Amino acid sequence: MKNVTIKDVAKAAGVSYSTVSRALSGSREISHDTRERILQVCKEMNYTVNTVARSMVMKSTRLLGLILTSVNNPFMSELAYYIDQEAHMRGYNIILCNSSRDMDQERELFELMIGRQVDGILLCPAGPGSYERLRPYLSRIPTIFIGENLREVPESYVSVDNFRGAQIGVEYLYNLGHRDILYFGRRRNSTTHQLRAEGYAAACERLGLTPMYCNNTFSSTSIRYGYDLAKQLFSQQERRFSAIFAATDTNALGIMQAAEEMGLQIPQDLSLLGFDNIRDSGLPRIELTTIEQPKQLLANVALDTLVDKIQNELSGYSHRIISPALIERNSCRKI
Amino acid sequence: MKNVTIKDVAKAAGVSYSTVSRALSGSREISHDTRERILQVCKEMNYTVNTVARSMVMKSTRLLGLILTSVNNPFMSELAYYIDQEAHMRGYNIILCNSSRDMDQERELFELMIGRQVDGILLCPAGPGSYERLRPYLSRIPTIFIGENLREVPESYVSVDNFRGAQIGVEYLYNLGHRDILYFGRRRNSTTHQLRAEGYAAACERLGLTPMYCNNTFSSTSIRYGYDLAKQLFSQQERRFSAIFAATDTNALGIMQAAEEMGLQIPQDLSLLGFDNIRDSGLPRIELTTIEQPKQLLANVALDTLVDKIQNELSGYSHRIISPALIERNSCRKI
DNA sequence: GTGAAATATGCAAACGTTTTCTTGAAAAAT
DNA sequence: ATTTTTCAAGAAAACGTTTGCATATTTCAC
Repeated sequence: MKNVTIKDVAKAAGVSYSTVSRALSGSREISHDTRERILQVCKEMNYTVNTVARSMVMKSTRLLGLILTSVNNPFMSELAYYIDQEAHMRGYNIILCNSSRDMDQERELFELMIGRQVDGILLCPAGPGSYERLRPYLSRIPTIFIGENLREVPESYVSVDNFRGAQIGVEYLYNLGHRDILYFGRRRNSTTHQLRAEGYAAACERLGLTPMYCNNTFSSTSIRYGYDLAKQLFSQQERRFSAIFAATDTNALGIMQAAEEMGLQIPQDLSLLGFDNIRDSGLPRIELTTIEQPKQLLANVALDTLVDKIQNELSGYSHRIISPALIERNSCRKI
Repeated sequence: MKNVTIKDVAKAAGVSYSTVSRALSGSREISHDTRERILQVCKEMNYTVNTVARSMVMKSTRLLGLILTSVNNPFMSELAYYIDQEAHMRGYNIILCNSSRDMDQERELFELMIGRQVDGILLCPAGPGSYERLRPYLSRIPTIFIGENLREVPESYVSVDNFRGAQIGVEYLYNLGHRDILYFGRRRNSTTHQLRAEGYAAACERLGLTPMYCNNTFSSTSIRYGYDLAKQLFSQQERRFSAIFAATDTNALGIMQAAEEMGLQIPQDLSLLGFDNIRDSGLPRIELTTIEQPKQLLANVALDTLVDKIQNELSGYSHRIISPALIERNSCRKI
């Protein structure tokens, strides 16, 4: 399994190994004939350049660390796909890892990535405290936060406009005739959640609606969280809302299940609006109307920003906010 | 952003840099005092060992290449999650890439990974021809094929028992009273598909059923494929089957959508059985009964096998076949 | 108190590249 | 025919580690 090196090629071609390097790098200071000959020998010997040796001297691995909370999550896996694609187009590869929303784990992964000499890090933060916890590392490695709005923090991030997205959602329901809209989901979990809740509140204010929340003391996350909370909600006396605005599609999926079990029909008995537009939402029989986070664009902008930061050794930061759009399907009805 | 090296630490601690290396590696041939002192200095200076330099001399990167057809696919993303987890537990990291079922792309990625000096490759092959196309590389890098049964091929793979899984499925439907079971899906697409079709045929034979297939000339894949084909199927005259056994859950999802549109109720009017148990299948309102591919186990076995191959420089191969299980939900009914 | 054994540390090679500097030869200009 | 210029190719340093070998110091037995 011993790999053939540049020296083996040099010997076979009867030149010095620096000449081989030049032949491969496309340098101009080499004669046409020798280049052709060397390239021929390389092919015959199945030579592949050793990227780690190159990285040593070039001081660049062309590797990017991608730290997610979990690829096993429809939003993140789709994002990961586009990120890989965008990275590949720019000549980078991705080292993937999962923090499982554990901040200690996240910090460890950061150290690991720095040790691996990645050129930059793409981070979907584990929680609202991530920025503070990671601050010591941020000066050591170009980093971009994805999906999370850091507000006034002096670090680069790209995020959808969560505030605006929530507004759009409320306005949509309002125009459908809904006046009693329940906001369903965490409110302090992350800046993302905070902003969505704030957007909801602002829109209610503007439209003269009274905001309604449901207590959110549950700690389990996502679909299960939605299911448990909704189950409890639906078993209370009479309902005072005609629509639910779920903070995430995964929550909405849980709500759907609870509704199903309680004999509530969506959208006939209850309108349901999500946020994220994960793949599952487009499924037959689900057809959740939702606010889209444009994942491909998110990935594109993230890579542009990060690569720019790497190549120009920028110490500044940029905040990129992408506008969300409503995807109308079949979970909300006019009343 | 200049990183501090072992030499900087050595200087600060007043020792040679080999001593620092020994202090960090936990070698015994160093005095307790100097080790403590050096460790202290390392901490103060935020020293992190440069993994790529280490890789050079150790001739091991502790990186594994994971080549998927696409992370943006519920089965693969779940698999990727467990693979990362298992790899992490063994001190490896994952370089992720997507072949998009393109064999040229797949071959390129293989070369790329070899250049990056990964210690091994985990491959979800792009197609049935992958093995042949990649053969030249397989002697150069420890590789394990995942999810695909290579039959008599002398390369390591881990796969679920697709043949047996299909049998289990047919038997289940049979016991529910079904006698006219349509097999829905590709049959020559990959060994996986071939084996499922064969298992179906074998079970029919044993139970005295006549196998039924639907023509599969469509080329689009997965959910769309299922939808298109099912739509055509349902618009034909009368139906001669009471149940459909879909080759994959994604196909089944497409079938569901078509059924919905044509006013066919599942399971009342038609029983539907899937294969894979992707996350979506467990969703409320979907509740697809299906044959499970145990992803976590697949990942575990894949890493055991690969790491073993790497560490013991095994040139042999091992075929690991995992038994599938039926996950009963709500898409099949007794008749 | 001497020699041997054990222990702690330093030196230098090696890993496979890229790139600067140097050299030698050929081509061009005088 | 000589000098200058251009060009191709080699030599060697550098990247940041690990580790075998050499060396210096301590510990121990006699």
